[in-house]
Amino acid sequence: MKGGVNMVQNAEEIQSKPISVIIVEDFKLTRVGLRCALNANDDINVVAEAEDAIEGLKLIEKNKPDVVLMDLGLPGMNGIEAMIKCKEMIPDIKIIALTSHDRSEEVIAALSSGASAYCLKDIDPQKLADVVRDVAIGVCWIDPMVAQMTLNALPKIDNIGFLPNKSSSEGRVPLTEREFEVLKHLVSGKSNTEIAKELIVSVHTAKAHVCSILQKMCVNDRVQAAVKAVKEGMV
Amino acid sequence: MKGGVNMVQNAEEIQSKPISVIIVEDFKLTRVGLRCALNANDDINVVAEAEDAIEGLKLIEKNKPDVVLMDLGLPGMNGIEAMIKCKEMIPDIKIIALTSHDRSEEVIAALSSGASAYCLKDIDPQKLADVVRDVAIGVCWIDPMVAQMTLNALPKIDNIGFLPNKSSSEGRVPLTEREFEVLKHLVSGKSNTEIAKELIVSVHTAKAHVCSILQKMCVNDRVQAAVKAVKEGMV
DNA sequence: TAATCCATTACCCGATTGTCTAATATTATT
DNA sequence: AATAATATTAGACAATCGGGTAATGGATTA
Repeated sequence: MKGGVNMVQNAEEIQSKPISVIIVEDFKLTRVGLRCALNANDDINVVAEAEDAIEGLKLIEKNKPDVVLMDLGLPGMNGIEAMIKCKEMIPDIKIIALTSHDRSEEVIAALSSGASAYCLKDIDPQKLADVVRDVAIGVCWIDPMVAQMTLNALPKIDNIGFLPNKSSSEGRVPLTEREFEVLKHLVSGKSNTEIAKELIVSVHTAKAHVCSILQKMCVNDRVQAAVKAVKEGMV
Repeated sequence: MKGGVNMVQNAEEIQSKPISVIIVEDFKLTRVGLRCALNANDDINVVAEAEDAIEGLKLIEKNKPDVVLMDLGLPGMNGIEAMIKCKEMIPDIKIIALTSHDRSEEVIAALSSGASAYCLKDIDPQKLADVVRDVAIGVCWIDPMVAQMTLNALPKIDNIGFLPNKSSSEGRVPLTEREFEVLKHLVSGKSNTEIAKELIVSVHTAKAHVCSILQKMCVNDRVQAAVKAVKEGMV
C-alpha cells in the first residue's frame, strides 16, 4: 500500500529506468506495430516478444518485465490461462489485456484473472503508451468500449446505511513495514515458524508481529487476516 | 513527456470544445485547488462548482457538463446518492469519484453507482487532468491504491469451463457440495468448532471435510485454502 | 448385486496458534 | 537529551489444527 504511493511519485518525479515491456501476440504484424509504437517512447523499453503463451511465459520468467502486453486470442494456451500462470510466477507484474473482442465474459475474465488494463486493438498507439505508464504504477485502465460493462459487473452495494465518516480512515491503525512483510508471508500460507525463518528472526518475534497484525486489522485469526488482505488488495 | 497526452489530443482531435467540468466538493480550499489545476489546461473548462450535493445537482442539470468531479465525503446527501441521481438525470455523464478514503466498500459502491473513475485526493494535479480527458471519452480509470481491490471485487469466471486446455484443470479434483459449504465458512475465518456448530455436525466431521478440502485443493493449511478460494473466486 | 463415493463420527498425537507478561535494543521525534 | 514507537526476544498456557486410521449408513452407479 505504501509502496503504491512511492511508486507513483517515483514514476512521475524521477525518470530513472524505463518501463520494461514484454509483448505476447501471435500476429507478427501486430507485434511489430506494438513494438514500434512503444519503443518510440524514451521511457518504455520492449525487452522481448513472443508469439505464443508458452514462449511468452518463459521470456517473462527470464526477463521479469514491469508490464506484459498479452493478446487474449492466442493459439494453444489462451491468454487468460497464461495471465494466471504469469501472476503466479510474478505476483507484482502488471498485465495489459489486448484483444479485438469486446465480449463481456472475456473482459471480466481477463480483469478478474490478473489483468490491470483492457485495451481494444484499435487503440491509438500514443494512448497505449500512456496506458503502459499508468498500468506500471498500478492504475486500472479500461477501454471506453468495455468500461461500462465492466463497471456493471461490479457487485451492487446497498448504500442505505452508508456513512462515509471515520469508520475506517481514522479507526484503522496502519501496519508497520515489518508487519506488512509478515502479512505477505502469512497470506502465502506460511506458518509462524516459516515466517520467522524467512525474516531471520525468532518464532517469538514472528508471533508478536502476527499478533499485532490481527489486532490492527480487527480480526480474530490469521485466516481472516489473509482473506481481508487479499480482498482489499493489501498484498 | 507529460505533454504527450495533450499533444495526442490536440493533434488528433479538432480542438473544438473543451471538456466541461463541474466540481462538487465541500472544502473550499480543495475546490480552488481542483479548479486551478484543471483550468490550467486549455482543453478543460471548469464551468461551475458546488459545495454540497443539492447545489451540485442543480448546477449539473443546468450546465450539463461532460464530466463531474464528485467528492464522496459530502455533508448532507452523500456523494454516492448524488451520483445516482446525477446519472438518472444525464445517463451519459461521466463522473470521477474523488475522496481520501480507500475503504473497499466505498470504492466499489462508487464505481457500481455510476462513477467511471476513482481518484484519491493526493493525486498529481497534472495526472488528474489526464484522467479527466480519459474519462471524457469513456475510459474507466482507477487509482493505484484501490485498483487491486476493485479488480478483486469483479465476479470470478469459472475458468475451468471455458478453458479449452486441460493444463490447469487436469489434476484438479472437484469439491463436493458439502465441502464447498465448509470452504465458505473456512474463508470467513471460522474455526472447525464453529463450522461444526454452523452445519450442525460434530467437530470430527468438520475436520474431516477440511482435511479433504486441503488435499483436493493441493494446499497445506486452511490459510492457503482460504486465499486460493478468494483469489480464484470459488466463494 | 457389487462397487463406489459421500457424509458422518470417533480417537490419538504432535505441531501450531494466539494471548499474556516482560524485557531490551534500535530508531525516530520532539 | 528525553520521549515515543518499533523490533526483537523469551516463557508459558490453553486452544486449535492437521494427519492418521477406522468404522458406519446412505446414495448412486456399473
